[in-house]
Amino acid sequence: MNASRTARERVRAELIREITDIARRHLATDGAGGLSLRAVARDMGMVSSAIYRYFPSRDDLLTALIIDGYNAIGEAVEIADTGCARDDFTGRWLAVCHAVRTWALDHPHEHALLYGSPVPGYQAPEDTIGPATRYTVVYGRIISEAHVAGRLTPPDMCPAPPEVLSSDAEAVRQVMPGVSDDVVARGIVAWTGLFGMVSFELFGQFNNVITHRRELFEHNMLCLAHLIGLPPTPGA
Amino acid sequence: MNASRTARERVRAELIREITDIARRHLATDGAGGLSLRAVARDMGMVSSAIYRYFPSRDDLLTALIIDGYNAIGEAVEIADTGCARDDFTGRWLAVCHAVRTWALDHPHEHALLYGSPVPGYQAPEDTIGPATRYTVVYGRIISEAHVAGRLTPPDMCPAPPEVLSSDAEAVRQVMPGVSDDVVARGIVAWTGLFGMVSFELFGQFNNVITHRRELFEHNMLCLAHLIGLPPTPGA
DNA sequence: GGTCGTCAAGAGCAGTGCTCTCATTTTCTC
DNA sequence: GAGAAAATGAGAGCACTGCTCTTGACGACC
Repeated sequence: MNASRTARERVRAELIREITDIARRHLATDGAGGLSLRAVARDMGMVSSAIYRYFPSRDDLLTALIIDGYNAIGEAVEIADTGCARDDFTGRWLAVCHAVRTWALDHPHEHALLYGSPVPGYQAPEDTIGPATRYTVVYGRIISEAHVAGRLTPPDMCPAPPEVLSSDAEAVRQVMPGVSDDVVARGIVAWTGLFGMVSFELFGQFNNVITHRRELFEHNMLCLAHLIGLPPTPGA
Repeated sequence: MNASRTARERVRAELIREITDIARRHLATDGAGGLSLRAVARDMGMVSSAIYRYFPSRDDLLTALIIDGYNAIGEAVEIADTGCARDDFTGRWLAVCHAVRTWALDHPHEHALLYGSPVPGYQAPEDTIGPATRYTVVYGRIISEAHVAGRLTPPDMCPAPPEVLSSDAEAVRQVMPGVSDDVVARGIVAWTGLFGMVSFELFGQFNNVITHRRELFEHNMLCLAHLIGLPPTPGA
């Protein structure tokens, strides 16, 4: 019967969820390198070998956590964006930036897993690509919608990007339709600036130097918003 | 006798150097997490416990590698800077950027060790602070000298940084004397943008999207140079 | 009712960081 | 120069890791 089969599959799905939950807890305390299948099994009252029925290897468990992480940050960014007035493009950009930073500060080890050095020997499988780009859709949409609304006025200070970059810009336009190569390049500057700032704060490069980190972050993200060409004030 | 004492100390120093060299080779192939004291000992024809006479723990060996890495990147940056005409501030900035990127691409695991996620359980000791800031001196000097030469003209696009950041700016001015809070903030934007860009390229965030990475990097760094206010052309 | 797939359990392998003891060698001191 | 002291290398051992293999039990399906 199909119902009984799903009964078994349901307990299996439940166990998988429980394993990833416990693994995430371990990740939060010990970091990616300290994630131990045996420890997770102990917490579940299982013998270590039984875990391998659900995750064939440690890397597979890591992959599951990575996908969850990308989705979590994607969701946080989506919520932050939808909480703003649609025509407040700079406000939306700042909200997204703060969402990324707050999530990173709340889940430092998960952020490190997603955006820090790759775990040695671990090769990210293709399953992670989709969730990894989830938040970039929001990011690109803000810039794209500002462009469509005629509210994107990049200051005249950068030279035009070289011709050779136009094919790459075309790829980026999949999440940022309609904008020029120049805006794409500026968008990447802001994008890498955002994550550079968060990673520096998280990985300790600001230690003993920067104390008002939230204020500096906000100011710098505002500066990057203006670099892209987002308007200083919402509305007309 | 003093000479005989140095005899023993000399072989000790030689062994320490050999250990770090082999460890660096392992680091280059297996990454920080895969660095094994036993494997290093095997390569040296030693028994594993003997290594502990020279490095009390794996973390101490990592610390030595980190210090070496910071010094290596600092030296690379210094060489890149001194290869430029002193009044070509934008050229010096670009040279430094390329030096950072090239070193990172040549030593990906070492870059990850320095600027990626912290190794789990590893706490950077104070010995690393000095070497860690070595390259920032070069970085700050470029901006500072451009300012003194009256060739720093930041485009009017960012709001003034909030008052609360002035104490942090004061700290940064230790390596960037004379410049305003606004320039300090812009300098941090460019600084984090540089490392964000390099880390994204190195950690695979550009996979399947950006192909002309050197060109994009050069263009974006030029864009950041103009954000700081570095002049478009050298000389007057 | 019999068969087959799924599962938990346990033993075991090869590897890790690290500690301890013991013998040897080198250095320092009287 | 003889003896004490320090430094060094070797080996065994502990507790831990990821992972594999085998065994026996349970549940689902024909």
